[in-house]
Amino acid sequence: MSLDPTKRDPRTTTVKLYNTLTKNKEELKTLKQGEVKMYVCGPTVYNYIHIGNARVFVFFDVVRRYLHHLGYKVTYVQNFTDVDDRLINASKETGESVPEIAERYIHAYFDDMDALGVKRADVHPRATEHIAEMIEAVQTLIDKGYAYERNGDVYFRSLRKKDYGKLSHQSLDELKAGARIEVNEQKEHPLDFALWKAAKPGEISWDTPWGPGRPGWHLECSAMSRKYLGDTLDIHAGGADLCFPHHENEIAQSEAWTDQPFVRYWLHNGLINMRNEKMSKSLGNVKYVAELRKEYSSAAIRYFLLSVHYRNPLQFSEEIMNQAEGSVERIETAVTNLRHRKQAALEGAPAEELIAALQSLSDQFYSAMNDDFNTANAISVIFEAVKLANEWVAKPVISRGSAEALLDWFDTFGGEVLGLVRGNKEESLESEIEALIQERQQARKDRNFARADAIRDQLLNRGIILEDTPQGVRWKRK
RNA sequence: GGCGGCAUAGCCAAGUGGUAAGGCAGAGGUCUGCAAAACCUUUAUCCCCGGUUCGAAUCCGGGUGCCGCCUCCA
Repeated sequence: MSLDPTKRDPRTTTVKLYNTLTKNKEELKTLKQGEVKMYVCGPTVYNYIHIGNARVFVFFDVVRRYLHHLGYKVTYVQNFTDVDDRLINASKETGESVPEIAERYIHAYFDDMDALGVKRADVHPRATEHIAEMIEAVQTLIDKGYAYERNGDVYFRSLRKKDYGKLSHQSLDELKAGARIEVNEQKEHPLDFALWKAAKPGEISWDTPWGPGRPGWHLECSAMSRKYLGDTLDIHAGGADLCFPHHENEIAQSEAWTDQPFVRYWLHNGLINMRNEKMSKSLGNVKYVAELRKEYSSAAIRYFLLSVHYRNPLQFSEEIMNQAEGSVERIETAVTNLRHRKQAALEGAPAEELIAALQSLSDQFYSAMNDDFNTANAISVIFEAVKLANEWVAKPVISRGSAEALLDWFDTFGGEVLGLVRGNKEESLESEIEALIQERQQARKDRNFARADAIRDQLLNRGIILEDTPQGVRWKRK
């Protein structure tokens, strides 16, 4: 049997994903066959990123990994918003320059994301490095009659874009009715939004035909996604709270600018609640990743974020985090035990019975992921594999090929795709500890259990857990 | 006021027509010198009422509760 359970032919794999634009689960059909152009709204770097931000980055990291696993050539772009009101306010408060603040939190972002196993995007463009592109966009929109200038501000004329509201599924009339009192009297209409903002004295700014200023928030995504991915993207994603107005505005300005459809599939993840309440800075219940990393393992944080379907709200609590820690431990233990068991395995090919079982699990895993990236179900398949692995680990005799087939399965689906299983790492023990383990083995042979237990306790205090198995002693770090 | 989502065991959570995945916690058992790990067994009729159907957690209507967006927000 030459069947490899960890491979699937992308040509026969249909990925379905929920598109906010059409409110339907649709088959993924990319603009160019075999390629995916994907843009995810990145952080505004005026602070550390919180667990809600992390949900976006971790989940779409999995989407990206999965599509790559299927054989797509994925081009993944994620921006840094490194100039906006909040950065300017922070600068005024601390006296630091906007670029200094941005630089620090970009660094912190990578630190947190590396810890959570989020891969780097192919491009991480920064707003301030694409001012020219944005000025060009604004000028084109003015020329086309989609934008107007007022005292150095430039606004997008929303009513002129007849399908404005198509993403959030509100008609212009509904939006007009729901619009709150708009204080900005410069706008022709409350639904108009700023493409460009005039600089106040002392603020960071760039020169433009309509005076010194800085980009409005929505514009950067349109400009940078076009530069790196073209007029039409396959996937554009972000938190559900960005649907309106941010993404709605992006569509309006991009399509008015290029006359091309902006995005084929819009994906939005649900938000995180703290004690049934929205997590927000004004409520003072924000959990930062940097903070969480001190309390919980990175694997548990990642597991937590993937344990619920991405479009559902996610509840945060200490109890849930502790449960995640326990769940992750079960997976890690199984893989660790498997690696230990492999050492005592006999040379030989994988058992056909095992390959068939793994193939079935692979099928289930693909079904889960193909169905709108159902990571909750995919994880349940991981646990089925854990159970299978534990059964094989307990067998008196297994072949090396069988152990390797199981390990490959975990590396692929648990590691490569979900990023929950860490790769093989060669760990070694200090010779002193090695000697104690040997001494304990001898003591056990001599049935000197008092001494054996004393050594086990001693090592436990040093963070080494010993477990006796038919294949010899197995150790792991606490 | 407009738009939308959710309600499944102690906790978390899949499941969109055929008699409830998975995880955490708990209980009992097996294995072990003991322990750990593991394995086995065990814990729900799906917010309430009504309807459609041979059959509904799943569809329709009503009710109750919770949440989000409409304003910076992942």
